[in-house]
Amino acid sequence: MSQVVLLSAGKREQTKVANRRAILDAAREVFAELGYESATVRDIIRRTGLASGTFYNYFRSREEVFEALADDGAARFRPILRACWETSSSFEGYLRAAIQAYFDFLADEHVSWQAQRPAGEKHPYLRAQTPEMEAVFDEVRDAFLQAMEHDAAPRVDADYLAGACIAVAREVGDKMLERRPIDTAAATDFAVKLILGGLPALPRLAP
Amino acid sequence: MSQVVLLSAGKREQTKVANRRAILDAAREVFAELGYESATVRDIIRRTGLASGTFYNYFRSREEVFEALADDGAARFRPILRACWETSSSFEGYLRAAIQAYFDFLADEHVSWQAQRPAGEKHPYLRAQTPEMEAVFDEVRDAFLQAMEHDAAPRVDADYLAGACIAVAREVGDKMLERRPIDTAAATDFAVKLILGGLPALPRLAP
Amino acid sequence: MSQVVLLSAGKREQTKVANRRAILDAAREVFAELGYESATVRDIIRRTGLASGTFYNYFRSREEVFEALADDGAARFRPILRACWETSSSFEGYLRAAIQAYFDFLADEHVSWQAQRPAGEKHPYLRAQTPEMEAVFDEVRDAFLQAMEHDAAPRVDADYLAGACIAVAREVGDKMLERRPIDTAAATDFAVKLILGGLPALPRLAP
Amino acid sequence: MSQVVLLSAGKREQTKVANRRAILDAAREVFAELGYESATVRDIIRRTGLASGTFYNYFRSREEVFEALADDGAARFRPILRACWETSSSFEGYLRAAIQAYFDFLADEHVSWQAQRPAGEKHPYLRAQTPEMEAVFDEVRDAFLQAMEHDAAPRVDADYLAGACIAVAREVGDKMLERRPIDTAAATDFAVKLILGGLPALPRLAP
DNA sequence: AATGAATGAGAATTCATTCAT
DNA sequence: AATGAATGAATTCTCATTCAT
Repeated sequence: MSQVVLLSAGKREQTKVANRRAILDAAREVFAELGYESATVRDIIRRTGLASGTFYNYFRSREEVFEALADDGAARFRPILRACWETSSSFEGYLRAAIQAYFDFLADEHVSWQAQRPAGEKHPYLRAQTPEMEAVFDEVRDAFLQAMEHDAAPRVDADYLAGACIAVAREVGDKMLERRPIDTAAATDFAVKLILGGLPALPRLAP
Repeated sequence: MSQVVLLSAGKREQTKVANRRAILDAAREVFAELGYESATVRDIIRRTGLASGTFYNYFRSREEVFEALADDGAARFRPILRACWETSSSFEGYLRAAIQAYFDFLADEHVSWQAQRPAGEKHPYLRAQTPEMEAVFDEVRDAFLQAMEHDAAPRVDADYLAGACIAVAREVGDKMLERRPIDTAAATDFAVKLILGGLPALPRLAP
Repeated sequence: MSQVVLLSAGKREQTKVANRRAILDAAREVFAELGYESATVRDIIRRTGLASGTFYNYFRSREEVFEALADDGAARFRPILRACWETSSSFEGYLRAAIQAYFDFLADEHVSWQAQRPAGEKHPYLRAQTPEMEAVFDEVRDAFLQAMEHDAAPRVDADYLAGACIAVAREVGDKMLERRPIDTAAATDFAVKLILGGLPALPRLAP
Repeated sequence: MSQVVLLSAGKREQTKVANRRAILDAAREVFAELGYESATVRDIIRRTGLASGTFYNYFRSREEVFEALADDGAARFRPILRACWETSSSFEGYLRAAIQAYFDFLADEHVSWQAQRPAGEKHPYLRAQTPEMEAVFDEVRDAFLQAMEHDAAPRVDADYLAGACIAVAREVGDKMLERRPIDTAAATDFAVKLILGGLPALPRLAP
């Protein structure tokens, strides 16, 4: 008897982790396919094969699963970004490493998201902006702003610059993903050269 | 006097135009506040003060207002953009004029958004993607690609560059709108210098 | 001036009658095509080419037009039925004449209602029962019951018999209309022989 | 005891069956009272006391309940009809048994209708066309046509005769239900005698 | 009278969430 | 924990009718 109990406890533990993972994975897919607002809890759990009620054993609400998705992405990207910082001797080096890391991350994550947005477009074109991507953006921005604070980068309008870098990375990254083969090196080169080239020309802030 | 009578439409006609306008305006605001996906027809019509059924006298669906809004925005911005083109003698001049015009346009249209944002940001991950932006982005990109074809700009990866410029304009524009006072000149200066500064550094395409 | 007024008064009078007629005709068609409950006022006035508001200059409500339709049919059928009565010397003769008249009426009225109920059946099969037909049925029943009261017909359960005759006439009439060529004589022969043949066998009521 | 446990479904399963039954019953009543076309899903679900959404756990639409109702009625009447066929040695016997069975069935199913009819008859022209009637009519017609094929009945216009019998049964059945007490024997006697009496008089088809 | 846009009650349907099993 | 039916608020959309022009 006790053996059975012990075994099922172990199994349960496994199931719990696996179910959580399954829900997050399904959510990522569904969100990418249908967009954030259109994706329903039913869409997600249907894909997992679990019962609808089970969803609420793992997440308190529809919002929470998306936040968890973001946390998940950010948590995985943060150490990568930190390594970039620690191995770089200059802002330029850091920027290049960070953007390269971001593009690699994108390529890894999204390579499985093919065939998104099928023909019968019910929604007008909206670039899919996943919670994970947003979280990663936030990481990049924070690192970026910190660099400015530490005088590792020229004193320009930090907010505008961070926004612009993120925007360039996002757009070039998106376009990169649409090409075959996916060439993260070329995309990195483009983005980095644009930003680093423009950086010296930017209006300086008063010290 | 009689000329006025002849030119002016009847009261009914006036109301129709005004109602259409009111719905479009309300839709713009609602899309900006809630994002396209969570905005409902109810949200839009409630803001106009019209009856719910009236919406359907003008548009068949939420999608249709969205498209009308895009058309509307594009229709109003296109002549501005064309004027930029015609009065500019260089690519730099055009780029500056176009970005300035875009930021002015944004400022005019969206100056009232900020106050309307609901406090408890319930839709954390979807940046409002307004129809005007889409339409205007398309205009900018097309003009931009044309410039490249006519050797008015260096031969670089046109797709990446167009995407990057658009992204920079969007992000800097968004941030500009969040500041008080709204300073379109400074935003223009920043965006233009970043892009023009980076342009020469970009990897050239083989001729 | 006065001439104009007189002329337009005349025209208006004409229009009034013609519009009323047009609405009734459209209602008959629409009702036959879509069924009583599904037919909307919009469907009717759309077919007339008149404005929706105009409908209410002629009928106070959706119900009223159907009642008018019934009155219209009944009013046209009543004199026919009376003539049958006056020219018949026996109940059998009357029955035959009445049923023949009813089938002729049906054939005349419905010959223009072809191609009803197109393929995309949204509604389950329900035999179309127009107000006009119902009114005519009522006329037949009344005449029938009166005959019984006047001892022109055997004393059987009058209500059952009237119902049965009407039902037979309706069903056989419906089927008759589905055949080509429409043979009212054969249908009459069938219905009359069935009823008259069965009549003597029916249980008599106590006197 | 354990057998009962094994045979009986879980409580959930029981509720499901009961709810389905409740919706079907409510639909039958509502269709009878308002007619198929004016009956709304709301009307049906309101009568069950269930939540509006629950309807859609069982049926996709009003049409689907209608069909389920027809299936339900037919499923319950078919064995009765078959028994009539198997125990009858003649066409007359079968006809009488079938009509009696139909009237009994009607009486059982619809005995409670009368009281529920709303006072202000708002839908004057559409006789309630219940799904059971449709299904049962189909059964009767098929059996009837078969009898003709096997020379158990005179060779007359089968389509007209089937229609007429069905119509007589429907009308007499309806009237029977309106009387108190409900006398299925008298109604059967009337209908059967009318049909059997009329049958020999009908025009024969060429062999 | 004719017009046709506005109205708003009400219908169908969806879906996040709860809860008994 | 897992299940999945029940719930009911929220949404889209229709349509009879009104009324200013």
